[in-house]
Amino acid sequence: MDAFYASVELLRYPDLRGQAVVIGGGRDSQPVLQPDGTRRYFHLRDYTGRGVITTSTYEARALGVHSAMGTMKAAQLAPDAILLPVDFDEYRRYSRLFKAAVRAIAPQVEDRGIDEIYIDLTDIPGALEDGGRAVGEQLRQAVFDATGLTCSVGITPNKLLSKIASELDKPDGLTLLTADDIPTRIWPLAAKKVNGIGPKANEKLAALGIVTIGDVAAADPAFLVEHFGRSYGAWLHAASHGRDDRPVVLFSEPKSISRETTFERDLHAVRDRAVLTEIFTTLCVKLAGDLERKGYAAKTIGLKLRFDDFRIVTRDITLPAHTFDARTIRRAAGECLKRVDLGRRMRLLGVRAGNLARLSDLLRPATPPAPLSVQEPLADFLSPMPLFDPPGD
DNA sequence: TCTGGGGTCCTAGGACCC
DNA sequence: TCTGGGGTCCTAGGACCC
Repeated sequence: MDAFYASVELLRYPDLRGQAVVIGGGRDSQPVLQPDGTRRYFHLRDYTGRGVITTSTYEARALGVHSAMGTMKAAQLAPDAILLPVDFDEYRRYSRLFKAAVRAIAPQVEDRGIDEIYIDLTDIPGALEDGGRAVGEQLRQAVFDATGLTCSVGITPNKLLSKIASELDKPDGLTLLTADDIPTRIWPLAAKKVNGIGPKANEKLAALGIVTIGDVAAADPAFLVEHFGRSYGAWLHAASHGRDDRPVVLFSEPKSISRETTFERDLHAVRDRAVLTEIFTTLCVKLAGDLERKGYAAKTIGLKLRFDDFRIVTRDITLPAHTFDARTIRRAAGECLKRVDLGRRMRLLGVRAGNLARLSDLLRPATPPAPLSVQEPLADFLSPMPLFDPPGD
């Protein structure tokens, strides 16, 4: 989908079409309906906080504002751009709409998050006779009819190439590619355009004088293996030649479910113990709710901390039995916390549930959840060594 | 006042078992 | 007097993706 979150917002606020708009604000960036019936929007320059831009309209991108950029930094680049709060429920609604529209035409669909899918056209009669052009246009029209939103499609022999192709004519594009097109259309592109070559690998490649996908393809496979390991090195070689035999996966069970939050300001284990305790418990209650709602129980509970220096520490613990009980999760995460040096201030706290089992598959039902409220004092904080107390206190 | 939240997969060491 | 070979599970960290 093209600039998905922003495009959904433009359906709601059509008067913003053609303007630089970014999505990523909190509740307070909600537009205000004024007595005269017009809306007053929040501007990027008025933002203060620790958020990042999730999406920006193409007009905002032209000003240098991109996804994952700190909102404060974006405000320096485009102070007059309009900021809107994220509304995941609405984006999920449109996500379901566009996916249903696609499935009505081609049912072999792999979910790749809220705004992306892979479609296997192999078994659609006649679909590939013209290289896929007609079915590609049909899919795009169906998505637009269902949502009023545009998307970009790449039709190629495999997922790796289709992902790249779909971005060659964004927004509102359709790109068809065959293996014969790889040298002319793929090799000139930057190596980081390959799904799986991220910032780290890209830097390392660049240091070796490898900048384009063609450079990777021209490199000796042994050289790639030498520098990137047997597995990743071999994959780099195959990927750069457009080779990918991964199937379109129609369904997969979740492996983990998590909740995390970045604090408005960095918090200290001692000075901010009370507020940390409340945030910690709230995360566990939300996680337990997610598990129950989705019908899973977890055997492994994990804790994640991000310190003020951006260092991330994780700890986890595997329980004797699966659970979706907030109190059990809270206690397990509390055990994990005891194994972390809390000398530095923290900016993020997260709780993760792994080792999942479907509730319906468990031999013995998981311990039934008892309600846990944030106000309720927890045993592990009343022990001689409360979790966020200073060592030796 | 830099830098979100929710995921997957891989690697690697150690415990433990046969 | 030097100490195998598999396998699984647990834990921690990190790269990468949407």
